[in-house]
Amino acid sequence: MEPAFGEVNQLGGVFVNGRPLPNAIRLRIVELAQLGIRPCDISRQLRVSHGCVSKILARYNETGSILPGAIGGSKPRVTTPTVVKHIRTYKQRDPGIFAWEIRDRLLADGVCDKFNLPSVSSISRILRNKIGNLSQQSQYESSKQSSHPPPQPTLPYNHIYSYPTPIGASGTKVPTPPGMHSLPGHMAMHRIWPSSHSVTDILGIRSITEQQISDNSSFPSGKLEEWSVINRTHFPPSASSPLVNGVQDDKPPHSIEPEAKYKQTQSGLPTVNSYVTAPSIPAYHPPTPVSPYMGYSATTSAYVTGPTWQPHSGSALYHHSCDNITAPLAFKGMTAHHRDAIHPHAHPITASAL
DNA sequence: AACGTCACGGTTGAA
DNA sequence: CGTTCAACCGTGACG
Repeated sequence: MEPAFGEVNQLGGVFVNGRPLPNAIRLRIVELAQLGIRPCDISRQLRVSHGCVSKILARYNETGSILPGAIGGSKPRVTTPTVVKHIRTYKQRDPGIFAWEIRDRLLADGVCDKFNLPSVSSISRILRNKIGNLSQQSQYESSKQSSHPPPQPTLPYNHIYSYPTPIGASGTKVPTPPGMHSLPGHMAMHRIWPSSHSVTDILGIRSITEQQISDNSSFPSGKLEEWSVINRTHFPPSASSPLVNGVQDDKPPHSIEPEAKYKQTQSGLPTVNSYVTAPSIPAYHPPTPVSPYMGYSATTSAYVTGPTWQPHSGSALYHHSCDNITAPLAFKGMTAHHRDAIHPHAHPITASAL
């Protein structure tokens, strides 16, 4: 249940079984690959199994996203958007209608057949979750003017994560056909990515940019949430080009949020650090010492300064400080059409300064 | 040696 | 509110 510390793989890397790798690492995998570094070397450098590197790169080439897929949940089986729409309509016309009546009507109207007819409890859930206060609303609606009628079931809390909500989109969790996601360019949902390991990243950064996080120099005793807060405040989206993507349009927010739980030990210095700074770790010696990525040890930005790309500002700043992947990175070029994904410059990962 | 693939044991979250 | 179950995860091993 609670990963807490994670496990160590054969390469010495830390991972949490069942959970995605931190985004910073996913990002680095892609970055390194774009610099021409071989997957096997990336694997060793980042201490991530080659199977995983392979998978992440393959996905990136295919979808343009470095982000993990949506975990958990389930697709609506019977409560498809169409069904929901009809239910809403019934409810609007007759706010006092019972779930079982709705059910009968769905069948009678041919919206559903006996095989995909939602159960009464499903309908109730829809009424509660998706249609919600509709009935109340309808009572007041004349006066209400619906200034901002939450079009969707809005997430309970958090504006913090300003996700473009997924309702419609999430329904279509098609295997992300690359062309499909209507490019989020403007969706601009900057995802704040409160991943714990950002902590270590932050540390790295601090050493470089002197970011002052001192107020927490000693890591929050375990409370990751605090960190997420910190991250949020320290890395306001404003600074970064809001291009983010949220990726997968089809990806509901939950795919993001989980990272927050990624408890990585504060002291254990899990993942990232191990290769970012960590002098303590016996650096893996790449077979080819001459490789461009040698400078890895110092700062993450070291390898970023590749010839091919220009973080538009000091490289030091570039450092993806946390999982706060500011979007451009999350996606590669926009319409990554399957095969042309090959040329490296096609979608240079553009990093936005902090 | 490199890498694609997949079984496995795991987590997650909508239904 | 608790359970189900299908989605995804990364590792590790095989070819």
